[in-house]
Amino acid sequence: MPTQHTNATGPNCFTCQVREKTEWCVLDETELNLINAGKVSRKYLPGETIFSEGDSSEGIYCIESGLVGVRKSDADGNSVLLFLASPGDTVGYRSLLAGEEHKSSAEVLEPSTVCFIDQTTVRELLTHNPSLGLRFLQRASKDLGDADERILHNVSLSVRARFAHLLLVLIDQHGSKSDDGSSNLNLPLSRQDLAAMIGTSPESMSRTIKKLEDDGVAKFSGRSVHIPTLENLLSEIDPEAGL
Amino acid sequence: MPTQHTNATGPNCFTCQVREKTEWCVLDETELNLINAGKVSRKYLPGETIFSEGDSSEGIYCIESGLVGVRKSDADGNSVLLFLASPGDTVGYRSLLAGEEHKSSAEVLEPSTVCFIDQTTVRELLTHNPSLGLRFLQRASKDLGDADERILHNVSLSVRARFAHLLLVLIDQHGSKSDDGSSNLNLPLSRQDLAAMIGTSPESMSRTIKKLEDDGVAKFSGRSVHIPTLENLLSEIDPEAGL
DNA sequence: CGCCAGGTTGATTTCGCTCAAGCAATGTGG
DNA sequence: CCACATTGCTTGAGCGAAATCAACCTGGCG
Repeated sequence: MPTQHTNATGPNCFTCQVREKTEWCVLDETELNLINAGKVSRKYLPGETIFSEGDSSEGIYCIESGLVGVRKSDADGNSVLLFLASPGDTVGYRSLLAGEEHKSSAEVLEPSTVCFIDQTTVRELLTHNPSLGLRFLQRASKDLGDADERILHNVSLSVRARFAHLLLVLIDQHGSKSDDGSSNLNLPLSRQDLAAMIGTSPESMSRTIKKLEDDGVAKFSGRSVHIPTLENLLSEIDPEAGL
Repeated sequence: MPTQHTNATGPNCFTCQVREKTEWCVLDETELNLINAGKVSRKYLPGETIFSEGDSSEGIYCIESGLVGVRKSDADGNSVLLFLASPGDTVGYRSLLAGEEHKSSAEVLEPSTVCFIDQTTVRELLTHNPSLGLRFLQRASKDLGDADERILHNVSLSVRARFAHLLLVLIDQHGSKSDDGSSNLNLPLSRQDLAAMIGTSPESMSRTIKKLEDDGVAKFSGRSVHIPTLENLLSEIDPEAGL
């Protein structure tokens, strides 16, 4: 049995609850030892940034717990919230693998524990275990498909329809569904964050939310959302759907 | 005479001129033999489609010569031209690696020779040569970064600025630069195609082109473009740039 | 308390889309 | 060779969704 290099204070990759859902599930015991020994675990509080646009890419970040938002902004202060990363997700992989500096920034939204794995270790693992590369390839391909869809949506759907689509995605990934068919969502996202996720202004976001409430499609109170029936959201995107 | 799906007359991977610029440059002789024997080469004429949205992904397509456009559309007829693929580029890899059906369609813009490599061969190569996976990973990561940038540009830049940016990219990839600092571009892209590349309507595209001509930023005649100085284009995107 | 960030609401403007017409180039069939 | 469709592009007019500008709330917090 190989020696396990445990981190005295931090989490241990061998016992990591989320590992099975990550790209790392394909590693064997030796490889796990390598990554476990090399990783650096850290806790972050909401508002802290993990990396910023322009930083050089030194490794990747594996979210063990919490919630992280990945943002991209320009010089004029415009910004989009590209995606949310939850436990099991890896952020910062894009820049490292493209061999570029970070083109987005990662900001912690909920108290989180994040493991940093330096690029030397990552490359070592990638060059010796093809399965790991294929996992990341799968992930990147999936993300790329999502990005393409978003580009199309931005030019073909209204703010209201884009928001409906966003709610469906968020409920699917982070929400809960009740027996009666209703759904709930509770995320630490400000109205500005929601606006930045669909590429609109905070004012338009506010008005859209109000209209959806008036139409009985969704009920917002603070940062929690209640959706009576998902069909209503679906028909916002494609008016023909569900008939 | 019907198009021949034959390797006898088709290109040979060993002598393929563009191979050094593709992901396949990392293959050794044995692997080249595998891919060379397994590939199917075909010539396409402008207007022909290589694959369509919704098709199942059976392999990948390597462009040996010509030009191919990759498009994504929705039910209402809206569409975006996601990118152009030139010799050395591989299309259809995203869907195959994400394990999804095609989420975009590939349409030939110039007479092209394209090699199809079936998924069995691709997977065989990927699982045995980590370098190949890493190459594709690099490519996917780069594409993902481009897509993210496009999402930001769509919400933060005007049609005119997006078009200026597009011209810069197209000149960089497909244009020629003269000694006097001027640049030329000649692509088989209709105004509608150009519009679809920046997510706008053909009418707006037409007006934008006219305005750029009036301002002396670019000269359009048919499908060829002459740019006196690239600085003008740069300052369209960031008014502060170049001062 | 005052201050400030986040949020809502209202008024106004504008960019770009839609609708519609005209035009040039190309193709087609009689 | 000509009438005619057809297709792609341009141009004009009008409209509308959403951005911007500007108040004005709120609730937390030093």
